Amino acid sequence: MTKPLVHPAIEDVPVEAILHALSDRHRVALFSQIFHQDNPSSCVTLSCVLDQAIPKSTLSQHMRILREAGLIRGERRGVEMRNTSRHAEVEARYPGLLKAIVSAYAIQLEGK
Amino acid sequence: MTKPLVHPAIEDVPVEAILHALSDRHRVALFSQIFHQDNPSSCVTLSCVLDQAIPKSTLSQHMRILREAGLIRGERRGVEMRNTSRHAEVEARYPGLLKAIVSAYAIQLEGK
DNA sequence: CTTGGTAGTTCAGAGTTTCGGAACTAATGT
DNA sequence: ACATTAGTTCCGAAACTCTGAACTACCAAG
Repeated sequence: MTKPLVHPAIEDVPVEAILHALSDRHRVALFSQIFHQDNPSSCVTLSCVLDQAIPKSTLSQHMRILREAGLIRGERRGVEMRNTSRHAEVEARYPGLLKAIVSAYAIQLEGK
Repeated sequence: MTKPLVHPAIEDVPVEAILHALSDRHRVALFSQIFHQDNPSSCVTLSCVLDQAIPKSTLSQHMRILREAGLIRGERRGVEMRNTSRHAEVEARYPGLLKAIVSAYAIQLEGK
């Protein structure tokens, strides 16, 4: 039996939790990728965008933190996980927040 | 001898550090207050805006984290510290970021 | 059905970070 | 000189994070 993934309502997520989820260099990179991507990304695919390889148990924890902060939705599709951004929902509650963060991250990358 | 406070150039502050600094309920409350205030606020004054009293050693650490993330500037004036927001500098590097976060925090407060 | 591989999760211990009381410093007032 | 106020530093306890090893879930081939 597939155990259910936790996906809080955005109303139940405090801003601090969103900022905390994105306050890690790996997680902000992973989320930016999902944010810009139109079709869902699997975890393995995602880990390729990171500048350094990380263990899969660590990746799994990072994905859980992003999920529990209401930032992404994860659905099991066969053997892999399809991750999509919950951008629209977060935007409805906290307008401009994710865009500002993702843009800031992009600006930071430019200067490297 | 007054020991010097650390104030990094915004260029040297990664977005993650800013998000980390604001990912704590006390720090985001403190920063929002400084952000909205025109004249500098002392630490004691600031701690009054928190919903619960916190020890002053903890407050001191929180202020240091905000300073080292480039979010505020602290100047000793006699016995107390004058804290001001470095909003303009951060805005120049990461447009819209602080406003989006502070607004999101305000929205969250509304719903309480 | 069984074996094998792939994608991701859970567990538990080591390592790191944060919290907060007590002792400290620095400036000012009496 | 002594007391007071505002903030910092130190350091041990508590809370969090990382990651290897073992595990689950699904799918495909034999």
